[in-house]
Amino acid sequence: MLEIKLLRENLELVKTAMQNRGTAIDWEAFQTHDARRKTILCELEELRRQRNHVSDQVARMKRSGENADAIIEKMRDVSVTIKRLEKDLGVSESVIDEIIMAMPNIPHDSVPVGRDETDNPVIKTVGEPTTFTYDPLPHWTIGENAGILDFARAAKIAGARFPLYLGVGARLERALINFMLDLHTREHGYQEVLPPFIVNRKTMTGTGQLPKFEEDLFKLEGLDYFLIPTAEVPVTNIHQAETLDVSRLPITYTAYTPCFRSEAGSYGKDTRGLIRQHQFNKVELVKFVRPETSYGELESLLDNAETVLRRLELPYRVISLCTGDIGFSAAKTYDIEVWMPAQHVYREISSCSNFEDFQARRTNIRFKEKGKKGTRLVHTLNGSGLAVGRTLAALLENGQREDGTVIIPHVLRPYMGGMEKIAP
RNA sequence: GGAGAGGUGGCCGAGCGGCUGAAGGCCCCGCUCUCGAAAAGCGGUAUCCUGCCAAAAGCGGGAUCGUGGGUUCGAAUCCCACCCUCUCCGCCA
Repeated sequence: MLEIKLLRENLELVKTAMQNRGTAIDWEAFQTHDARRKTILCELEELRRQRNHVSDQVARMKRSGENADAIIEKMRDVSVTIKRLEKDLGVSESVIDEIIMAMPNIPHDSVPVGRDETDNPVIKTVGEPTTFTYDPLPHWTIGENAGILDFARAAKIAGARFPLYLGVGARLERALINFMLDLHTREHGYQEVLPPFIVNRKTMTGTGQLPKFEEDLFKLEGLDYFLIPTAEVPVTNIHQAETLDVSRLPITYTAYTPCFRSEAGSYGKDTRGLIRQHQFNKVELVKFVRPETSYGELESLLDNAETVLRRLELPYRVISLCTGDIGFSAAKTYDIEVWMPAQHVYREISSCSNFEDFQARRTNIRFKEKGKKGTRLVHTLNGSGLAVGRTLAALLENGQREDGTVIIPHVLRPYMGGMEKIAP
């Protein structure tokens, strides 16, 4: 969430940012209730001051054995008024709160202004799109031919948009997870964590999935629990309501989790294959950093994610999301897109974002510097490192050969018991 | 699921209706002592909002003792609900 001071002191800046994002806000309601809040609060604090003062007096009189009935009687009215004002204040505050909680982050100055994904500039392209002497097969055909993916049986078990990996396929998925975790922990210095896959409402609100995007989530019937759509949610909330010592920063975590998404509103999109599933695996990177360093940390986070693709020898490109396409909580986002030969397109395989203090304010994560007064909010970042199902899909499509075999990248072979290729 | 105990500041821990934002201790930070360090002594040390102020400092006001309600002139303290932790019993991967 945004700092309310920013809205009061720099409303035009925020309005422009919301416009660039294409988000409509009820500014009138905000201003009405903010003004009302202030009026009530002034009055309320004055009455509370009186009450505190008189209470003190009563205490002193009682101690010295005097009769305080007269002033106690007088305070009765004040007390009633205080209760009434507190109620009124609560109403205005919850209206303000509702508006602010539904308000997205302000994009960083370096974020290109644009309407939708067609306006996202390409930052760089790494590697050349894989070329074939024949029409490359889609990964679902390769996977089904090789007997390592079975979407029909997955549909019997759960329904559409669920994966079933078999044999070498299951092992390859696990190999990818292990390879990514090993890379990030051993070479990039992240600490591995394995968090809960179900979280409560407060946690889901902290990272920004709630209150606005409840329909995108799987909710447990009758309980206030949700399946996580990404490890970002539980991992960022590890330090919920904590004040960290500055010497601990940056804190960097990597986590493997399954991710669950309802994919509401994506009917008919990417219906085949591993691209858009209700359940998929992901290795996530999360950072808690000092504000001064967060944009540098975003670049290194991006590089950490890119390293996975480079080691796997997959061609990819990096784009910068424009103001109209950037996520709710993010101030800046890079997407990494991997080359998918069968569809002849680059597909998102990682999303790396700096949230600045947006999530830190919601989750109340601060840090304290020695010798300095007060605390400051940390900046949080996260990125996929990478989406595992999509990575496997990319490996199948890019590594396929005309005879139906798929070459396993060198870095994965130790994780596959030395296996060099998948044969149908 | 049944029975009990408990949630207080960075940490430990006292308080159980009024002079308590909270004793005492630890940690940490200054200073004294020392060639330096340790020890000892002295002092300081929560957060958020807000008013005065250009700002900082400073001074003033409000809030915060798991969360939310209630009782009361007044609540860390009493009552209710919820959340969490711990112990014992049962069940269970």
